[in-house]
Amino acid sequence: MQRRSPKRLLETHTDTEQDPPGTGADVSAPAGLRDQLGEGTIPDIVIRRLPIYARSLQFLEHDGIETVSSGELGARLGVSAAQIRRDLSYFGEFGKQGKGYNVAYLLGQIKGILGLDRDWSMALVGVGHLGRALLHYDGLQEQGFCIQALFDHNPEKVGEKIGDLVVHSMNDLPKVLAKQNIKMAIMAVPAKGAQEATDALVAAGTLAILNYAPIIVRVPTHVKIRHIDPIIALQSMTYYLDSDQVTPRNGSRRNGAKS
Amino acid sequence: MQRRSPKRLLETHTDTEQDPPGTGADVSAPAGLRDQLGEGTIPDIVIRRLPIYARSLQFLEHDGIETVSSGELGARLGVSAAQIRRDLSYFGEFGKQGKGYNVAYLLGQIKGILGLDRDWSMALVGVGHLGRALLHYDGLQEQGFCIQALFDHNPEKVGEKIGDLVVHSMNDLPKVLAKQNIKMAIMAVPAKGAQEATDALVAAGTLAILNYAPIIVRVPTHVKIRHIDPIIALQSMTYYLDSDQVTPRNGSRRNGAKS
DNA sequence: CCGACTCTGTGAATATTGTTACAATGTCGG
DNA sequence: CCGACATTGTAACAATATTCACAGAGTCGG
Repeated sequence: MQRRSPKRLLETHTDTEQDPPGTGADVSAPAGLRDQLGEGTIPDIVIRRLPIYARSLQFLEHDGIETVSSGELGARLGVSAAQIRRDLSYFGEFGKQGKGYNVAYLLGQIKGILGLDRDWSMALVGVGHLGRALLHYDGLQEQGFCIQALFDHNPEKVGEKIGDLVVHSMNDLPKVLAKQNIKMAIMAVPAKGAQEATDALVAAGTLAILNYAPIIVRVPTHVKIRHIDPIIALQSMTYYLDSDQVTPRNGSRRNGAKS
Repeated sequence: MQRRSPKRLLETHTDTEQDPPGTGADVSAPAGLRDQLGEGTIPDIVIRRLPIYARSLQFLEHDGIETVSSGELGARLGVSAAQIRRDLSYFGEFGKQGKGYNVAYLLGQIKGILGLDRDWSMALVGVGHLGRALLHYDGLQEQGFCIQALFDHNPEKVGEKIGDLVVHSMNDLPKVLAKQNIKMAIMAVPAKGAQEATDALVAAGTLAILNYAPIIVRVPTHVKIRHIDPIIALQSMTYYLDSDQVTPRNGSRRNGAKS
C-alpha cells in the first residue's frame, strides 16, 4: 500500500481555507473549491483529525501498548468510535475485528498518509522574541519539522547568526527557498507586516504556512495556511462563561440606533 | 439590547468539545450534548467565527473605516458574505440595507455577545520558558485577558516572584482561584503533567482552559478547552504537500499484514 | 423626488458531517 | 473446535452547516 491511495483516493488535493480549529482560529473554507472531483477527495475535516489520532497513538506506543480499539482511542480524544472508524475507512482497512488496531502499524499508516514519514525543511520568517522561542522548541524537530532558514525584515538582524543559521534578508526568500527546496514556513512577525511577508513567501513558492501573527492573512487557493492565535481561542470561550460569573463591570452598554 | 439575547438566544450554553480549528488542533464535539434545547442554542462553529470577525473589525476601526459590507468583510477573511450575514442573524440585525455595517457598532455588539466588554482574570499554570514568554506577551492584556495568578508544580519555583506576581503551589489552586474569582486558565506544562494539571484546574472551578501542552486533555462537559498545538497544525498541512515535492527519502515503506 | 444601485436578512435548497445499526469477521477460554 | 463475546467497516439515516437567491430597505447622484 503506497502513500495515500488505497481506496477512493486519487491524489487530488485542492482546497485552501483559513484555519481555526487546531489553532483555535479556523474559518471553514468557502467550500466549493474542493470537490472538483466530487469523489476521490478526502474531506479536510478528516485530514485535520488524523494528526490528533497520530498523537494519541504515539503516546500509546510509548507506553508499550500494542493494540487499541476505536472505542478506546475515541475515549481518549473525545471523539466517537464510529467517527474514528469512518475517518480511517477513507484510506483503507487498518483494523482487525474482535481485536482493534495495532498501534505501531496504524501510526505508521497515518504518518504515511499525512506525509510524516520524512523530514520537512522549514523557513522561519521573523526572528523576534517569538521566533527565537520557536527555534528553541525541540518538539518541532522531534516531529520532523526542521527550521533550516531564517528571514527577517529588519536590516539590523540580517546577517546575525543564531545557532548555526544566518538570518537572511527577505529579498533572498526566492533564492534560499529554491536552493534548499523549502515548501513550508512559520511566520512570526507583527500583524502589520504579516500580509506582506505572506505574499513574499507565496511568491517564493511556499505551499504551507503556519502563521503566528495575530491577523488572518489571505493566501491563494493552492497554499495551505493555519493560524495560531491564543487570543482568538480565548475569545471563543468567554461566550460560554459569563452569566453569574465575576465582576460584570457593567455600566455603559452601547445601545440605540444601528447607524 | 443586553448581552446575548436578541432573538432566539436564551442563555443556554452546554457543549464542551476539544478544539482544533482556531488553534489548529480541534476535535469537533461528539455533538449531541449540545442541543438539549433544540432551538435557542447557537452553533459552536458560529461562536468560533465571531472572534475572527471582531479581529478584522478592530483593524478596520483602527484604520478609520466606518462602514463595511458583508462582502468586504468576507473577502478579507476568506468567508462568504452569506455566512457572515447568517452568523450575525443568530444574534440580531446589525446592518443597514444598501450600506452595510457600522464598524464600531458591530464590533461593540460582537464584543458584547462574546463577553469581551469586560476584563477576564486568568491563571497561568506552568512558569517554564513558554509560560514566561506568555507573561511577556502584551497582546493578552490588551485584549482584556489578564494573568493574575501563577502556579507551578516544581517546588523550586514556588515562591519565586515574576513581575509583581508570586508563583503559587498547585495545592493552592482552589484557594487562590476562589479568592481572585478566576475562571480561565492558560496551561503551559509538559505533556506528562497536563492531564493532572487540568484535573486540578477543573476541581478548583476553572471553566475555560487554553492548553499549550502537546497532548489532548479531557475535561468534563461544563468546561471549555482549546488546544494550541503548532505540530498538529503543521501535520494537517503536509498531507496536501507532497506528490512531486522535495526529497521523498523513500525506502522502507511499511507493508505487509495488518497484525 | 426618481430611478438605478447596493446590501441586508432569511426561507429554501444543497452540501457536508456525524451517528446508528448491523453483517461480517475475528478473538479467546476451555 | 465451540460458543460467547468483541470489534471493524459501512450502508442508511439524521443532523449540521453552507450557499442560493430574492424580497424588502436604504443609498445616492442629480
